[in-house]
Amino acid sequence: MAEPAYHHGNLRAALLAAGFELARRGGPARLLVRELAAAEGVSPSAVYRHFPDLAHLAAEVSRLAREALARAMRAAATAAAPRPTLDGPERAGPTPRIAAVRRFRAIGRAYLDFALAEPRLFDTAFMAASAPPSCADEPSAWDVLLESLDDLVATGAMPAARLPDAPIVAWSSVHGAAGLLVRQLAPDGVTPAQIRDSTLDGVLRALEIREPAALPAATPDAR
Amino acid sequence: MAEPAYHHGNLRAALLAAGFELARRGGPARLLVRELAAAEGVSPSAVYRHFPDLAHLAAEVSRLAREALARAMRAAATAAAPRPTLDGPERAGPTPRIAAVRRFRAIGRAYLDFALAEPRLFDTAFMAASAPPSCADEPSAWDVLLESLDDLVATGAMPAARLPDAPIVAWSSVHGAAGLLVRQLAPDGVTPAQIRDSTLDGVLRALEIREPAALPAATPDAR
DNA sequence: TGTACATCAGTGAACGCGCGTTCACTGATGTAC
DNA sequence: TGTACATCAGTGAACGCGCGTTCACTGATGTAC
Repeated sequence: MAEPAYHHGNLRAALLAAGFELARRGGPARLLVRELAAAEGVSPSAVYRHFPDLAHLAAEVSRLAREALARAMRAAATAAAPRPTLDGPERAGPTPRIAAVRRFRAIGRAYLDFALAEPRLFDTAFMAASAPPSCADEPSAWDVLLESLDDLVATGAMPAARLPDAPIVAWSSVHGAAGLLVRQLAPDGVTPAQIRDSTLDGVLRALEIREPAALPAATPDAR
Repeated sequence: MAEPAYHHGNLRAALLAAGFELARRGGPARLLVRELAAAEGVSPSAVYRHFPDLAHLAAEVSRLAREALARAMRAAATAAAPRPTLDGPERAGPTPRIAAVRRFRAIGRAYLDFALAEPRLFDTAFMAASAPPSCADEPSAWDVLLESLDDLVATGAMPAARLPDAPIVAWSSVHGAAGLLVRQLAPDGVTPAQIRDSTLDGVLRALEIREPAALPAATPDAR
C-alpha cells in the first residue's frame, strides 16, 4: 500500500481522469474544483498548479468525452466490416460496397448506443464550454463520419450527389435522436431500440443508400 | 403614468412574462429569483407568494417557450397552405396532396427558423427541468407534427408504412439540426440556411415524400 | 353608510450554503559546486 | 560524496460573491354588520 506522498506524481492527468469519471456518473454539473481535488485526495488549490481555472479543466474533460465517443464509433466500424482497400487483392466476405454500408450503419449505431449507455458523458461531450480545449479532438467523431461517407461514395453505395449534404443530414438525425434518448423526450411506448433503428433506417433512406444485403441479421439486438 | 402600487395586480402572470423575456435574451441561466423580481419592481420574496419555488416558475417559462414554438409551427403551416378538408367542395389552388407537403415542410422550417431566430428561447424550451409544468403544452409541437403526418398519409403524399416511424425520424432530424444551429456546431463554411434546407430535404427523402411540385419557388429564402 | 376586522399581497433584512479563487506558507525534489 | 539553495508541488485558511429561501413585519383590500 502506497503511502500518500506529498507530491502526487502526475496530478494533471489524474485530475482529468477523475473528471471523466465524475462526469460519467454525474454529468457536467459534477465538475467542481472541490470534488475533483477530493477525488485525488488533494487540496482544492492544488488544481490551480495545473490548470488556469475550472473552465479549462472542464473543456479538457469535455474533449475526452468526445474522443471516447469517436473511439467507440471507430471500433464499431472496424468490428462491422474491414475498411475497403481499393487496390488490394480480392478477399472473401462481403463486397466493399456492402462493407461500407455496414460500417456506416455501425458508426451511427455506436453513436446512439454511447448516448444510451453513458448519457451523462454524452452531455459532457457537447456541453456549452466557456473555454477552448487545448487541442483538437483525436480521434474526431466528425472525421470518422466524413471518412465513412467517402467510402460509401467510393464503393458506389451512395450517389455522389448526396455527398455535400450528407454530413449535415446524418449528424442532425443521429445527434437529434441521441438528444431524445438522453433527455428521455420520446413519447410513451417507444423504446430506445426503436428510436435507434428508426433513425438509422431513416438516415439510409435520406442518403439514398440502398443495399438491403447489408442490413439484416448482421446487427442483432443485444438489448 | 401609473404610480407603482403596493399591490401589483397580476404578479404571477407578469413574472411569467418577464421570465419569458429574460430567457429570450439570456437563456435558462438568467431565470433567477432576484432578476425576475427586479424586472417587475418587486422584492424577491414576493415571488414566493405565487410560486412554491424557482424550479416551478422556470418550468412554466419553459412550457411557454415550447408553446411559442408550437404556435410558430402552426402559423407557418396555415400560411403555407390551407388545411385539407376532405369532404368540402373542390377549391382552386394546390391539390390537397401538394398542400399537405407544403404544410409539412413549413412546419419543419418554422422549427428551424425559430431555433435560429431565438436560440436562447429554444434552449429554454428544452432545458432540463427540475419541476413539472402545471399543465400540458397548448398547443403542443408534437401534436402539430403528428397532425401534419396524418395529413400526408391521408392525401397520399407519404406511404402509410412510414407513419409509425415518421414522428421519430422527423423530430430527430429537425431537432438535431436545431441543436447544431443553436450551439453553432456546424463545420466552417456551412451556412444556417444550408443546414436548414439540407435537413428538410433529407427528411422528405427519409419519409419517402415525393412531391416535387410542392417544393421549389414556394419557399423563397428570406435570408 | 360608516366602521371593525380578517385576509391578502407585498417589504426588507438576514440566513446559510456552496462555489471559484487567492495567498502566504511549507514540504519535497533536484542540481551546482 | 556531502551540502547550500533554487525550484517545484503541494497545504490550509480565508475571501467574496451570488444564490434560493425564510421570517417577522406592514400596507392595502374587501367584507360582515
